[in-house]
Amino acid sequence: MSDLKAYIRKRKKSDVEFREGFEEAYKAFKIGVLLKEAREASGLTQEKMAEKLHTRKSAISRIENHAEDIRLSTLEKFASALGRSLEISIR
Amino acid sequence: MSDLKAYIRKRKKSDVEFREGFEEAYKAFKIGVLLKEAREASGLTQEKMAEKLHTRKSAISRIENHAEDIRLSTLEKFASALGRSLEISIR
DNA sequence: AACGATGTTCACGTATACGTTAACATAGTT
DNA sequence: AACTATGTTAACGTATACGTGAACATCGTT
Repeated sequence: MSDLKAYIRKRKKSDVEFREGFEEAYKAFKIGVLLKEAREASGLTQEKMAEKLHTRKSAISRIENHAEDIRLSTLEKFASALGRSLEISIR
Repeated sequence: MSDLKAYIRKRKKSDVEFREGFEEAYKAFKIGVLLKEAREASGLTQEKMAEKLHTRKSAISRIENHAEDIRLSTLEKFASALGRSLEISIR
């Protein structure tokens, strides 16, 4: 019986971890898509974008695919390179 | 608003550096103030905020005063600790 | 099939954000 | 004045984002 409780506890814990991990990954996904859409809306390839930011296309790919862990300054540069501006608020 | 005056007074140590770095510094200032106001709106001191984020008050101070170069994940944690959410858009 | 354009992933070195401690500043209180 | 609460700054070690080059995967085109 205590085995069952332990199992349930463990199961719930893993569910929480899964959900938290999922939400974090989803946020990264959202921001990455935001950046990708902004770039494509300007008709730029990752390579052209890389030139504007004085870096390489691999870096652009990484930014768009791991956007949760980029710096705000990087996000700012990305937007500026597209002639656009960031809007950040806390709701 | 006296915060802004103190900030500018501080930045005026060198007018040249002040002008050159103003835009970037001002963005950091804006985000820092955003975070600080969000924290104070929840009635938290930097020390209480530090407890929620499992870190120290000095880290909170640094976040609020050098906010341009923090990671998105850090910004996310800050908002989550206040039970709030980030809104990021590119305009 | 071969090719070019575009995007992804990996590995490695460098730059820098973050965690922590300590010292210091500045209010307000006793 | 001494004390308390709050916030700032500097220094140091660690974690990780970033710059870079190379290899690879998918496309559509010839």
